[in-house]
Amino acid sequence: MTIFVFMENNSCIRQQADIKQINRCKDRVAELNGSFDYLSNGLELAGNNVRLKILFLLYEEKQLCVCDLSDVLGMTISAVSQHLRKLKDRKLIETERQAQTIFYSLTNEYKNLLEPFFIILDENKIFETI
Amino acid sequence: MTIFVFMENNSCIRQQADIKQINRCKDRVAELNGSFDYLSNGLELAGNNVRLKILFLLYEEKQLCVCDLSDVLGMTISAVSQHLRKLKDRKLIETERQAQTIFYSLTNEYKNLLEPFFIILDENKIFETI
DNA sequence: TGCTTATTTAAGCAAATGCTAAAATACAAT
DNA sequence: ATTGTATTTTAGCATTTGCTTAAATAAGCA
Repeated sequence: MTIFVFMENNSCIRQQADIKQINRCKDRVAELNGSFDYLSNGLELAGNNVRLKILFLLYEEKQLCVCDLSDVLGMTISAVSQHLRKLKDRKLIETERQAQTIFYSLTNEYKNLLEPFFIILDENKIFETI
Repeated sequence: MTIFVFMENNSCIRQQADIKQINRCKDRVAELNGSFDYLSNGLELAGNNVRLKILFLLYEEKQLCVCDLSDVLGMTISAVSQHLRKLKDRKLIETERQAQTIFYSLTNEYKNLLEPFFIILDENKIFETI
């Protein structure tokens, strides 16, 4: 004889679960849902080895073209171009054409947001602080 | 008759390329290579919608178990557990067993590193500042 | 010793990612 | 107009990711 017929199948209420806490968390997640999507999407973009290098190099050099980055990273222009597109679509970087060459640079917003990470990177402190 | 026999095939030297700049960049990337790997790996972990929520909830609630998170996020325990494992392997979070329940919490290092993002998230300013 | 509770792990699979190679686009210069 | 330079885009493919389902592990309790 089934008793809890309408219990959700993903609901794992352990005996000493803090129901208030769980509901508070649920509310919080619902409230900030859009922000989670937006931020995780941005972090995911920076969370790729190649793209992080691109962002860092643009931070240090102000502007570079696909061609430069291809050379520096030892990757095909096509591969780099596809990474740049993702970063541009998401407005982490922007472009400025100078004759035939298209220069990429960090947008101000992301320069500020990523600066703390780049400072750590620059000081090579990653292995000590994290 | 081939002239530049030993030119690397991924080398795109545009006519007005700044060779000094490119070499400076190459040196920089070589110098910080390990840090790029480490940081991008960390950002990648935080750059997943579900994991970012987990990290944020642990930041706000101090500690939660798989079961709580499963309930809050509306996901199977197994799925959440697999995310927790990735975060733990990379030392973003740590565990403490209390009887049958295993509580997860942020490590101090990552609490500090992620705090700026969580403050932005909390203030729901993502859409204004980024 | 079983039985329940809490959690992890393994196998399998659909979807997403990042690359290569080739074709397409865009501007400049002759 | 045609050629060269700089770059993007497309198609295809191997690898990785994140989930589901089912089996395994671990601790508390009768």
